[in-house]
Amino acid sequence: MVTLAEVAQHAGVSASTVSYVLSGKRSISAATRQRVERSIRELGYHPNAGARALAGKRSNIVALMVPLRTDMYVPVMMEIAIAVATTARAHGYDVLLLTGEEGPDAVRRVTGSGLADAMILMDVQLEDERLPLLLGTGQPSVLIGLPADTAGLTCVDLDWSATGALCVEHLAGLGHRDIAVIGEAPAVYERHTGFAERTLDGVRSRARETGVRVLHRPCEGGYDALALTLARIFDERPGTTGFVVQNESAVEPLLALLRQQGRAVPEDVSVVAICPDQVAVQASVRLTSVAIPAPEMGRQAVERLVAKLDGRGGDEVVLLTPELTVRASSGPAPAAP
Amino acid sequence: MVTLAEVAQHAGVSASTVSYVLSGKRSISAATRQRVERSIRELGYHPNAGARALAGKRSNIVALMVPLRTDMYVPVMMEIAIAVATTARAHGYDVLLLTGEEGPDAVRRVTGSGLADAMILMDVQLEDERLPLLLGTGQPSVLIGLPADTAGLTCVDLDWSATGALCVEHLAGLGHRDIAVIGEAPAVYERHTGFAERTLDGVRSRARETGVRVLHRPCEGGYDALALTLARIFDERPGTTGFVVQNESAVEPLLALLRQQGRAVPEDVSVVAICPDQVAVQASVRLTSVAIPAPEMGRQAVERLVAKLDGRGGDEVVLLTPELTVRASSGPAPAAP
DNA sequence: TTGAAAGCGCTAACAA
DNA sequence: TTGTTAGCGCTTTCAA
Repeated sequence: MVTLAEVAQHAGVSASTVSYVLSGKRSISAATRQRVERSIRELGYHPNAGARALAGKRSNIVALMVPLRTDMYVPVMMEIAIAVATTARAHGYDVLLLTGEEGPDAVRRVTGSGLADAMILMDVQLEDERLPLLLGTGQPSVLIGLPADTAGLTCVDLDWSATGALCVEHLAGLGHRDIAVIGEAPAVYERHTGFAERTLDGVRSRARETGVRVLHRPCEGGYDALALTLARIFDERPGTTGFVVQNESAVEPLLALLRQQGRAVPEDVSVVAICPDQVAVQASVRLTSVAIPAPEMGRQAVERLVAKLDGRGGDEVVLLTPELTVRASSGPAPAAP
Repeated sequence: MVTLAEVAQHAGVSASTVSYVLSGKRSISAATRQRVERSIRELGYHPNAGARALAGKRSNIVALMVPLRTDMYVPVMMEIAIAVATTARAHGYDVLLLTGEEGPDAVRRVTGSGLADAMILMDVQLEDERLPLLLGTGQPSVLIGLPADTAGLTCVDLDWSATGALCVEHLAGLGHRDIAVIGEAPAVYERHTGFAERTLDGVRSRARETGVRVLHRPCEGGYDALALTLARIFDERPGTTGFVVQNESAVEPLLALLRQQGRAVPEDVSVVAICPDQVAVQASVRLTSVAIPAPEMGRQAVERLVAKLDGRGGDEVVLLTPELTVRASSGPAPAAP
C-alpha cells in the first residue's frame, strides 16, 4: 500500500505539500505540482480513506436509508438510489446503503461513528420516528418525502397534492363526472405514507372545485385483488367513467379487466396513471400519466445535501411540479345514457 | 463527540481495556466489563469509524457494485441489494453502494483507498472488464453471476442452465413438442450476459435430449415488441404449444395477446416463466414458474465474503438449485390436430 | 511557496 | 487481568 509519505519522498517534497496538492487548499508552484502528480501516478497512490476521515473530520460519505418493505413501487426506489449514488459521486461523495431494518438506531450509529457526513432518508412517513433523532443530532440530512411537520428539515418530493389535482383536472376537463381512484395497498395508507395521503387530498379538493364525485379504493395489486376492487367500484358507482391509478401492479390488471368487461379505453372509460413514464408507454394501452421523476428526486436530494455540507443553503422544501402527458388512455367522457 | 479515552477515564480504566471490551479480543473481568459498558451507555459512546479503520486496518465496509442499466429486471436487483445490506449488517459490516458508472475505476479506487474491505459485483458479464483488476488487486470479492472463466473467483448464482433445462423438461413431460423461448432484450445477449446465455444452453441441451424443437427470440418487452415477436414465432412455428418466458416485461403482454388470439392457457398453450414468485402469482393467469431466489443470492454472497474475510473458505462457485412451481399456466399439450 | 510537527481516535504489541 | 505506548496515514496549524 502506497502512502502519502512515500509519494512525498519520491517527489522530493514534504508530506504537507503532497496533501495540499491533493486538496488544492494552498497554492503550489507548477513545477512542484507536476512532480507530485507524476509521483502519484507512478506509484499508483490512493489516499487512505480512514486516515482522511480521522484527520479531516469528514468521511466524504453520505448514507442513504432505503425502506426494507417492497410493497411500493420498487423500480422507483431503485432509480432514486442509483441517481443518488451517481450524483453523489459527481460531488466526490460515496454512498452508504442502509436499510430501514435498523430503524432509528442506524441514524445513531452512523452519526455517532462519523461513518457518514450526512444522511438521505427515503420513504418518510408523516410521523416518522427517525426525525426527532435526526433533529436532535443536528446531522445534515435531506428527506425524500414529506413528513407532517417539516420544521427544521430539508425535503425533496414530487408535489403529490398537485399530482392528484392534475389527474382530476384532466378527467374533469374531458367531462368525466364520476371518478374512481385505485390506490396503493391498504397498508400504505395505514402507516400514513405522505405521498399516498397527499395525492388523495389533491384529488379531493380539485374534485370539489370541479364538482366531480370521487371514490377512493386502496388495492393490493394483482388480478384477483383488482377484480374485487373494480367490482365494488362499479357496484357502488355504476356511472364511473374515469380512473386514477396510483399503484403500478394494478395498472395492467385494470386494463385487462376493463377490456374483458367490454369497456373500451378511452371510449367508455378513461384511465390516468401515476407512474414512471416507462410503465406508461409499455402498458397495453399507452397511458395518459403523471410521471414520477425518480432520478430528479435523487439528484435534487444530493444537491441540497452537498449544499448544506458546504455551508450553503439551509432548510427548505423542494416540491417538484408534476407533469401530465396525454396518451391513448384518456378521452372525452361518453354521452350520458 | 465522545472518545474512547473519555470512556476510559469515566470508567476508571485504561484506553486499551475499553478497546478490548469492545472487541472481545482478550478476557476482561466481569466487574470491569460492566463498568465500561455502563460508561459507554451513559456517555453515548460510538467508536469512530475512521480511527478504527486506520488503526485496525479494516473498514468493516463491503462495497456492492450494482449495474447502472435498468434493462433487466430491476426488482430482482433491488431485492439482492437489500438482502446484501441486511445480511452484511448481521455480520457487522456496512455496505457501500457503487454504480457501474465508474466501471473498473471504482474497483481501483475502493481497493486503493481502503474504503471497503471487500467487494460484491452484480451483473457480471461473461467477459467482464472488472475481473482482471479484481484478480490483480487480490481484493476479497464475490460475484453474483458467473463469468466465462471462474478461476480464482468466488461466484454465487442461480443455476441458469438447470433452470432452462427444468422449464423444457416440464413442458416436454406434458407432451409439448414445439417450444418457444421469449428472452431478454437483444442488448442483454449482445453484451454476453451469462444468465441469459446459460439459460438458453440449458434449454437447448434438454430439448435435444427430450426431442423437442426450440425457437428462441429475444424481446424488448412491452406490448408492441411482444406482439411482433409472437407473430414471428407463430409464423415460423405454427405448431408452438409451449412458451418459456425469461423477461418480466413480456409476461403480461404474452398472456394478454394469447387471450386475444383465442389461445387458451393452459388448454391450447402452456407458459412457464422464469421470474420472482411474486410476479408469477400476481399475473392474470397464475404462472407455472421457476423462481429467481434474489434474497438467497444476496445472502449467500455476503456469507461467502465474510467467510473469506475471516480467513475461512476460499474460492468456490455456488450454484443455487432452481425450483419449478406448477401453477395454472401449464398443462398437457393439446392433441395434435 | 514550502516544511516540520502535532495531533485526529483507535488497535495491538509489549509489559507488568 | 490490566496498563503503557507506539504507531496507523492524513490534515493543518505554525514557522520559515
